[in-house]
Amino acid sequence: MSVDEAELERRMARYVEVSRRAGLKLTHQRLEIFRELAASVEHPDAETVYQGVRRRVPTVSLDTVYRTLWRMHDLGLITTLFPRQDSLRFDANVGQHHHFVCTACGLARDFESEELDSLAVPDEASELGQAQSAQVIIKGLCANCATARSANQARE
Amino acid sequence: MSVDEAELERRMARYVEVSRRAGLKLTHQRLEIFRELAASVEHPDAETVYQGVRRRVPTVSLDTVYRTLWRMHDLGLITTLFPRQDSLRFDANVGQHHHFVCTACGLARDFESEELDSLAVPDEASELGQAQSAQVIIKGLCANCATARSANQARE
DNA sequence: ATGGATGCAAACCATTTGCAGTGTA
DNA sequence: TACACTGCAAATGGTTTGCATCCAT
Repeated sequence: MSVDEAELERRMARYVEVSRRAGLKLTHQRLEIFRELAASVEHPDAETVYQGVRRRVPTVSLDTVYRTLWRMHDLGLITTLFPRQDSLRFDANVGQHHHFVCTACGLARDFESEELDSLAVPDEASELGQAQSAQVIIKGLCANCATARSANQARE
Repeated sequence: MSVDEAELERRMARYVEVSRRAGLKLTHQRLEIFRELAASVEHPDAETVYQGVRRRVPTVSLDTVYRTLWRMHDLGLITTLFPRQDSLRFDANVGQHHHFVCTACGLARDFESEELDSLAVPDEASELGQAQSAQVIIKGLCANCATARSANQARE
């Protein structure tokens, strides 16, 4: 299963455009690393991307894959499957609830919402398997980080 | 910020009950590890739980914290903040979309839904910070794993 | 030509595991 | 008392980093 041709082309064009604008070099490796990820719907990890690219560029190294993926991430060209975590985090709340996650400091807080609890599973999702639970993740800036950021901008 | 007293008692009682029923020993360490997590709304990682418990049980070790947390997880007493991942996974789809994640094999697939895209952020969440994006994660068994599991059960 | 990018190897760090001693049931 | 549980220390494995070399601009 893979991304359709037109979408892949769109992603590649955007990659080239954004990289150029940021003054980054368009190396063979970067192109292939991006293409490998952009053509996949599997949400691969770095190792999987590495193995795929290696077939076409036998000398790439895993650390270049990591460095490249993070650089693309900083450019807003790709994201991570879930908000980034340095370590596994646990949750003693096993009831139905949702999360707000701060993209700056990693703060995560529960919130409850009957409206969100009762969301219907879309057909597109039920085709993929048997749904057991649904939760909403809202990414944003927590109150603290938002305050800190605007204080910083005021200073500049 | 912490969990209110009544809820904490409820969680502790459930822990004792479920542990007993599963034939697990109720050690001092386990009680304190569970209490530490159950009293928090911060979704701490193992290290943070460890540091908290250490104040009351100076001899606990970090590996006991890990082992205990996973055992509680297996009993359904706690969950992880996001679906478990052995490694970081990347996503070249930066448009608005949602995820279906298989709890058995880790398969993750995008799906789209205009209805979910247009969800309103509940007040409870907007109080926590400035929302930037919302995505729904549906956990369940993917088609493959569901088939495999029912085949297994038929055999038993 | 030249500064950013790469590959290699070593470092890092969160998490897991083997084992001998300990404490709960 | 017996067996599960714990603490220690060592192993593991994903991810990052320092450095010398290389190549896109």
